[in-house]
Amino acid sequence: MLTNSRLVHQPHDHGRCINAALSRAEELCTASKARLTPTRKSVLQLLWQSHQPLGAYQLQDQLSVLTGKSIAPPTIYRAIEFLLGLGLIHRIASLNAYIGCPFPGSDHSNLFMICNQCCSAAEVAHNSLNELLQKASDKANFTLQSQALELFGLCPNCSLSAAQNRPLNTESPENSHHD
Amino acid sequence: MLTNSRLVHQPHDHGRCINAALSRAEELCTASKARLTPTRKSVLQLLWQSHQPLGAYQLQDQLSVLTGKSIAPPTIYRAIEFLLGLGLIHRIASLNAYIGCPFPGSDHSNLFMICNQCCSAAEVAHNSLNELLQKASDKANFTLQSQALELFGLCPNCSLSAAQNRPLNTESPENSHHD
DNA sequence: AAATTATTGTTATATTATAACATTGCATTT
DNA sequence: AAATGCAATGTTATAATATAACAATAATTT
Repeated sequence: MLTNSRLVHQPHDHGRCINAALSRAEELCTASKARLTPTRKSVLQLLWQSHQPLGAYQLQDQLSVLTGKSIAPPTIYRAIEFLLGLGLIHRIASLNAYIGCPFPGSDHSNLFMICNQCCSAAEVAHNSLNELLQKASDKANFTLQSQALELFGLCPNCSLSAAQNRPLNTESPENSHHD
Repeated sequence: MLTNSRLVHQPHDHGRCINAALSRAEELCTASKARLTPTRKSVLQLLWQSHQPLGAYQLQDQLSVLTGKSIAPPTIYRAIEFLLGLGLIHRIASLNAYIGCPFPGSDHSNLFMICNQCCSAAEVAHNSLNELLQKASDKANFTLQSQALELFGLCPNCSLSAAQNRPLNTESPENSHHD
């Protein structure tokens, strides 16, 4: 199971994340003879600013600030379209939001673990999951072409906080049953 | 693997589908002391009219025709909210569309196989998939709360048509390699 | 440099969803 | 049955997300 969950949820040198992502993007663009224009690069950078997905209009605001001039929605959506096309970012449908892909170019699962608390989203590439889904598709005579897998819950950090904030039933274990 | 894929993709007495869904809905509402009002019932019925998900505004149009009076979006969204709350329908995020749930009340996967051609959507309950996702979550210290799993491709019927329309490489198997 | 193509700018609008408040209808109590 | 309270619906306006269409500019090829 290839995952960037650890990276997402632990303190790390995030500048390196961004740089790595940009390098990969440059490579991929060169390879596919596509142009990583300033707008596209900025949008990608913004989507790597944190490990949280951003909506198109958040990107619009942030890009406006960044460049000092007003940016219209189509500009953002074009950059998004371009980056999606190269697999450099993903769209998280349940959130109407976008996030940088940590392993562009390589085949993966499009599996996200999205925190309901802090909105972080960690992408996980999970081979046996893919195999299972492929098998299930085959069994149903369904020709699998693409997939969007979104898990919602609490990320490691928020799980921990939640547990600490209500240390439930530590004193009276006889009341620890739920319904 | 519990699935309604076969039902969805084969000719069947669809009236029975609808009736069964409505009966289950009545039961569930009685059990949870909720009211299946005419609007709610109609929306549920419309979402069972076919095995294709419908958008909120499609529902609006169809309900307007059905009742002969104009219906405003909030009416539709309220019915949707109610039905979602009881688990009688699902929202398919990638499509901004809604569809009846064939197994409300019981724990399942929220796994859909969505046809890119005919837009049919078959829900599949897959225990070992759930287990796998639970394991992956545990491993990542992620507290799993809910999930949206959407597979895109070609349903059995459309797969078949596609294969028939371009009977690729049946004559010259030596050219049958892809890149 | 001219022509071609890709990219961005601009304006308008489509699509999906919700907020806020008024009205109606059902259910319970008296 | 009248009064009350609450659930559901009606109504108007608007927020949030996304795209269409065409003009202008920049990069690339000839």
